[in-house]
Parts: sequence; C-alpha cells; structure tokens
Amino acid sequence: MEFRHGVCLEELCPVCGDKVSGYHYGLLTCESCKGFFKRTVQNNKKYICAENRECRIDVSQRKRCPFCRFQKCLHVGMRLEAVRADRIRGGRNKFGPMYKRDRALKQQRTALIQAGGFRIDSGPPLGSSTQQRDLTFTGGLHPVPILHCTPLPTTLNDRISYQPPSLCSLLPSDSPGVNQYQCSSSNWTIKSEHVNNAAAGIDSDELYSRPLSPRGPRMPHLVMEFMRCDPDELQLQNKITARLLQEHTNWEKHGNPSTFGLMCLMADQTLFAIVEWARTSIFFKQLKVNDQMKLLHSCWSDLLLLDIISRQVLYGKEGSLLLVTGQEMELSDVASHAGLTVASLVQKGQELVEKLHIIKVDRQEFACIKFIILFNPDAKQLEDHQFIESVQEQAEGALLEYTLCTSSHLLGRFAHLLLCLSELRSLSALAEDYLYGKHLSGEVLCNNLLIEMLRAKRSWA
DNA sequence: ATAGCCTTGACC
DNA sequence: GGTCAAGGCTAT
Repeated sequence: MEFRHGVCLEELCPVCGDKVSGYHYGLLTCESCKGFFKRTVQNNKKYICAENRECRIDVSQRKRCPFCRFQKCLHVGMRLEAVRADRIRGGRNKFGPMYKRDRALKQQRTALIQAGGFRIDSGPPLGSSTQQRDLTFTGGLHPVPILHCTPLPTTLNDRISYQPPSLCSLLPSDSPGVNQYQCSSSNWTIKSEHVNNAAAGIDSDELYSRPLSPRGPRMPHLVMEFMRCDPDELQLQNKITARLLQEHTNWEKHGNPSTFGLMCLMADQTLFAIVEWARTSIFFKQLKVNDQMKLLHSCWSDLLLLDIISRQVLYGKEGSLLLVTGQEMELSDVASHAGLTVASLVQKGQELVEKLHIIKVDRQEFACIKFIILFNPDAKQLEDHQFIESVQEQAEGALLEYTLCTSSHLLGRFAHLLLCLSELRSLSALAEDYLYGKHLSGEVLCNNLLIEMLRAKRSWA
C-alpha cells in the first residue's frame, strides 16, 4: 500500500483530489494523473479547451478537459523532465533525493503535530502572556490543499541548521549556488529537457506566459528574476515547522510557550527565512554587508507583515488566519481572546487582506512589492544609496509593466497596489511598536532575531 | 483515452 | 534483497 512509505493518509492528489499512490514526476499524485501526465508528454499530445481554460479538475470531472488537466499538472509542479525521452524502465532519477527529503520533512511535520503541544483551533488568547500552556498541537491541523500543490523543497534551502540569532552572522556568507532542482514554482518558468514536450498540450510559448491569459504578453524579465528568488511556500512551511520541532525539545525543559511566545517563535523563524531570501536575491547580493544590514533593519517588519498578508491572500480562507506552518486559527477566536491592541491590528490586517484579495494580487506582484520594500532608499546611512534607489525604481517599473500587461485598468492597478503598500507600512509600524513595548516589558523571548531587529532600529533612530 | 495493475532496475 | 518511481499492458 502507498502508506507503507509513511505517506500521510490524508494526502490527496494536488491535481484531482484522488488518493495519492506515490511520488510521480516530481510530487505526490494519484495513479491516474500519473498516467495522464505520462501519456500527454510521451505522445506529445495537444489538447484544446472547449471552455475558457479554467475548468475545474476533480475526480469526477478530470476526464472532461485534458487541456485544463494538463495545465493543472504543470501548475502544481509536475515535471516534464521526469518523463523519460528514452522510455527506459526502472531505476531512479535525479528526483530521488528530493522525494526522500520531502518524505523526511513530512514525517517531521507529523511528529511536530503529534508531539503534544499545540492546539490552535480552539481559541487561546493571542497576545496574552498571562496564559500558560495555552497552545497545544493536535492532530487537528488542517492541511491546506494549495500548499500541497506547490513544488517540493529544494536541497539548497533545506539546510536546516540553527544559526546564531545575529543578522550579521547570517549575511556575510555567500552561497549563490542554485540547486539543480531549483525551479520557480511560478508557471512562467517551467522548463523541460524532454525532446517532445514543446507542444504537449500547450505551446512552448505558452509555457512562459500567464496560464489564465494565454494570449497575454510575456512577463517582464525582472518579474521573472524576482520570482526566481521567491521561496516556495511548501518549502518554507516545512523548514519552519522543522525548526519549531527542534524548539519543541526545549519546551519540554522549560515548559510550553504561551500563544504569544509561539507567535514570536514563528515570527522569528520567518525572519530567518526573510533574511535568507534577501541574502540570496538578485541585486541584494551585490550590496556590502553594511548596507544589507541597514536595509533589513529598516524594513524587516514590513516584509514580515507582507509575508503574513500575502499568505492569507494567496492561500488563506476567509475568517481564518493561515500560519506559516500551514495551520489555521479562527480569526473570531483571535479577536475574542486578544487584547485591544492586537484585536485592532488583526482587524486592520484583515481589511488589507480583503482589499488585496478583491483585486486578486498574485505571486508575481507580491514578489515585486517585496523588492520595493527591501530596497528602501530612505533607510539611514546607506553607502550605496544610488544603487538602492535605482533597484527600487526598477522594481516599481517591473511591477508597473506587469500590471499593465495583466490589467486592463491601465495605471489604476499599479496605483492601487502602491496605496496598499503604504497602508501595509503604517500597519507594520504599529505592530512593531506593539512588539517593542512587549519586548521592553520582557514579554518577548530573549536571544532571537526578532529582538535584534526590534532593538536595531531604535538604536540609531 | 483512461486508470488500475504489472514489470523493471538504480539505489539503499 | 527490498524499495519505489519509472514505463508498459490491458480491460473498460
């Protein structure tokens, strides 16, 4: 049976929702989608959608539109290059280690859930430090389907190691290596080595264009670069969950953290991920460490908030807060248990999420916004101010170009996004002040990156 | 054409 | 020798 390998019982095929039978062509899928993908690529099939290329694919409907089914296969991350051009049977391919790693991470996650601790669904007070042991992990963690649809982790970003919580120690080492499996989860950058894939269901040209607007123009080059730097959501989820699992061993010694403490730990780990993203990102790599530190010190809370907000917009459900670990909290519980400040912050955040959700901001746009935030020329005492300003302008230009390509409302969408960005900045300033207050009253756990960031800005502000 | 089951073979 | 993701076969 498929479960003998530790594959989760609840694991569903990201294409059609059927029962998963194992790893196929890059990720866990069902037997039928495996076969469908193989037939399509091997036989160089071309399909046409009779509707408008957005057919729903599920177990009962998957046979109705092969075009949309194949699109979805690609969209969720099935790899063309895993279909063998030579048709030689048996053996292993280069994805083997990736499958193994993914399995290990999934197991870690399961262990974390079962480890005792966390209960997120029943509303413990958020931000209340008076409550002890108010979060417990239970098996009740809801897998978020979309997160299981994203491509598997790369080995590059899976170096799960605890590093000293100092930004300085995180920055100087350069590791520009791009993993061989690294492939942006963006639909724009699917590449394949298979000889016959050029027109398998969609034209090769369409492989590089927006699937929902196939006749649309190509994505601006810089947006593509930004997407290449953008970490994969599932990978992030696995990494942070794994790190929290390591933290869990400390909890046994010192008692479980409060909900607020747990949120700080998550924020802290997310900050590590943000630093890692910046450190390996285009343009940022070229900066001197001093400037890198100054930029991160100046915008960390904006990036952290954007990370949370974008997760809600892209993958979240209405009425709940999707955590970086993939777990969900009921917003009503949060609101009813939190103090006034937190409740107001959550409320404002929710409003911003709603705004961005309505205009359907996508990953590409979020990727641009992240760079606009990171390359903040207003950060103090920058050495290479001119370069940083020019990168921000380029990022804004890329976002503008992208929105013009994808939206018929001309400048409206771009302006709207910038407006939302300024709202995000003022909200993150409020959140940062709140956290700083908590820190001063000794309620934020010590010795972490979050605290370094909180202190840094004040030390030279 | 689909999808469940079978065979193969590199890697552990 | 076992595992398990490739490709193959075949009833539907």
